[in-house]
Amino acid sequence: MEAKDECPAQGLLKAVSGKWKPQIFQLAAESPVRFNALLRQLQGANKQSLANALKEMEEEGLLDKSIVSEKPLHIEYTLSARGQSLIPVFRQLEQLLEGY
Amino acid sequence: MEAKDECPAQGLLKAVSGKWKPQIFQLAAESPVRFNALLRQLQGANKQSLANALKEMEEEGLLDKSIVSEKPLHIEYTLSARGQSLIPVFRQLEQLLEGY
DNA sequence: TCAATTAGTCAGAAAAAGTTGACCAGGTAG
DNA sequence: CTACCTGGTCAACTTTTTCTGACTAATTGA
Repeated sequence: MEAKDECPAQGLLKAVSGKWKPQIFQLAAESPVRFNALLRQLQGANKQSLANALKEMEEEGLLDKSIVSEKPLHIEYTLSARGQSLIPVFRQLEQLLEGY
Repeated sequence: MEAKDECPAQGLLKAVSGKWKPQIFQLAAESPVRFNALLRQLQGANKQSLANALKEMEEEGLLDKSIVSEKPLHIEYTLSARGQSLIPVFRQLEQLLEGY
């Protein structure tokens, strides 16, 4: 509603929050991911939600979308530099969880 | 809907995500916070949302609620040990944002 | 006594997020 | 020609989250 960006971390936080984004992030951190492959890996996810999640993560600059080949259509999503810089944050989060 | 806790970070992530929780977290990290004081600081927030946010953060073990005094009713929310352990994660997040 | 503060709750409405199933276009494999 | 793969889009629906306004109950200060 408002444009008040009181908390600068909110955009970034939003780009890794939600039902599927954390998992997408973690999978993309391992290796490049593809649309239909993700759909199979994320049990219960649907095309639309996945498409939205990927778009938002791309817009927030966490993922890079690249066309690997056009003849057999092959698109890959990889973590951008900005996305990779988030990996240690996630690792820290995981370590915290182990303590509890 | 499902109980599948595929991503263990999701609960924690949820406890600091949403419209008001990141700000509440940051304010509580500075000093103990009070219900009505927060309501004034968080421009545009409403009682209900604030009450929900505080309850969820408390349930996730990030905030401790304590009654400072009963005669003039005075309740304080402070970061728990678990909550404090999240501070470096937020700091890392902020540093990332400065680079962009 | 009247007004304001404390910290909330409750029901209902509105907005945002997530799901469903149909559909599309191009390529490939039989 | 048929069927399945690629990577999506679209409209409509359900679920979750957030907001609104009324209301409670006790305490303080004038």
